[in-house]
Amino acid sequence: MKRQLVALLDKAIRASVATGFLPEAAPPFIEVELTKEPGHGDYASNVAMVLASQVGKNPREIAGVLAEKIDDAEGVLERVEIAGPGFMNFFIREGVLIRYLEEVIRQGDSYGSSELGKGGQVQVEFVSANPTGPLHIGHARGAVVGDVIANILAAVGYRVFREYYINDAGNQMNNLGKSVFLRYRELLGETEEFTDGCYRGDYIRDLAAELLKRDGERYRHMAPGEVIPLLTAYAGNAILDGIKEDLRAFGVVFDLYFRESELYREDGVGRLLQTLQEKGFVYRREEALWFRTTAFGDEKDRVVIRKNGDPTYFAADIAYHRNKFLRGVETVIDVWGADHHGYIPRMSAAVQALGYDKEALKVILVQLVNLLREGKPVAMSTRSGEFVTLREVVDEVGKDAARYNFLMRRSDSHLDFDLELAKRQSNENPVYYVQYAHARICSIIRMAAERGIGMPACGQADLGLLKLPEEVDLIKTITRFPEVVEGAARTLEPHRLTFYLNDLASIFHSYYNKNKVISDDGALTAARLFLVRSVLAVLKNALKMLGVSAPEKM
RNA sequence: GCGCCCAUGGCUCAGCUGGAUAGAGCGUCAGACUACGAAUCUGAAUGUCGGAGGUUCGAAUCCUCCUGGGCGCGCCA
Repeated sequence: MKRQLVALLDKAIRASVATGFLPEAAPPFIEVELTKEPGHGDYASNVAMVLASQVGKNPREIAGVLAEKIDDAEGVLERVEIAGPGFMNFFIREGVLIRYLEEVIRQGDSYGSSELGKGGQVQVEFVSANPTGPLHIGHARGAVVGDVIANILAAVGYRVFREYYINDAGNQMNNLGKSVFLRYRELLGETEEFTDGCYRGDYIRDLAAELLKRDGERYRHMAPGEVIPLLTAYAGNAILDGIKEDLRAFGVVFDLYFRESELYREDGVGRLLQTLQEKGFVYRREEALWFRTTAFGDEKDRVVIRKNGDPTYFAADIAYHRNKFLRGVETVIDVWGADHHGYIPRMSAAVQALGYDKEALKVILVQLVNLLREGKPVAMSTRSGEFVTLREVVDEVGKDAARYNFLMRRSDSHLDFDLELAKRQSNENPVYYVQYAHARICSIIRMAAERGIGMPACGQADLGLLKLPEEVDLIKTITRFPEVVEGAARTLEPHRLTFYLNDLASIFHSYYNKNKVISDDGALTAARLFLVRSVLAVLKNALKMLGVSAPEKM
């Protein structure tokens, strides 16, 4: 509906340009929105005012001319009013909105989707936690945000790849192997000193015990330089398997787990450095190799090859990003913890140095999660091993509640996650509010079927009977869905979907409490069943994008 | 010290590239099931949008400064 109005306005503006009323160079962003006040019609636009400031004419005059020029061939509009400083208020002709419901039902599972992305390739990299320990609650938020962004982009017509980057080649991995080794020796009766970089979680002990059971004492007297790489690989793989499993239980599945070590094996890092060298972006200083990121706005240059000859994490990461683009990805979306924000300028510099558009890399920062239980903070630290794992959260509060809770705020704002609240099946937990609406509608449809009332097909119900303000409100909200998805895709803001869902559920619940869907009036029952079924379709499609189930009974 | 993010009712947050009287949820108070599921609904109260300037017909939204919080500033990842 909104799109139709935008199209009408666009045509009207072009017609005005043709008559010379408006100058050529006026390509405004046409905004049309639902009104809050019935007196302002159904939809309103501020284009006239935007144009006014551009061309220096009276906004009301412009609005008048545009209204005049609107060519409403399909007869959508009842009338257009000019109001206030120059708003154009659109009054939709009765019955027009209602027909939209048939479109919703016709589209079914694909209602809300579009082809805006035109099949463009997008890669979303998220989680990417080092396999040095199980995923914890902090990773969970990033996992959901990345996953749902991917879903949303897919819904608007992009080809989306989900990827997890594994830093399996650095210092931290070495510490992991060392930690397992120390625990292993401990099990054999040795007393060991744990240094700062070591991991002390129980899972390290478990891995050591398993190792001992499997391989016996064979590592006991091997030199650390020999044994640690072996144990690093062993522990890294075991932990990664666990991570994959936990993610699956959380509803997150990746297309590819990309190993940093892969880059070295294929000499991706070497070729990258050569490329940068050829472009003149690297130089040597104090025995290290530096990348001139300041050429693209970073505050200082960054080392890519250390004094000791080892490439830095950054060097590998650039090679990885280059690899993404070489594979044909047009837009790369990285989901990072907000504490990595300082890393953005250098990564952006890297992408630009490689010759890609600055806009080709988008970074989503996800703020940390404050984990609470009954309002009290739960202490967390990976090193010490005191943390609540993703798996524990999923097991305790359930996938649906966990995911939904993580999507209720903008990614870049802090989020309190209260375990008790999240698992409480009450009105304090919004996920059930939405799911309940879905289950309720299913229940109505079941009830109708029991009474021998079938679901009307398109054209079988007299939708003109849907005249109540609440019904119109419900229909308007349904028509908003594709716009919400589109907006969420444009801004990469999944939380818009949860807010929308709450809105829709709320309007539905209210309607339900006031009006009977199934009544003695057969025609009205059919019309309302049709309406309610449309709501159901939207709830279902939206929940699917969030990776939250849509139960038929609760 | 420099840089990035944030500041909206008692609490937690929305506010859709500047729009009409700033909205939800929770909490509080008062109500609604012999009617399709009360995990629901109805009603009430609560705001100098951190502060001060500026741009604009119009600012929670954009600019500057200030205050108060979070994070970052490694040849760590």
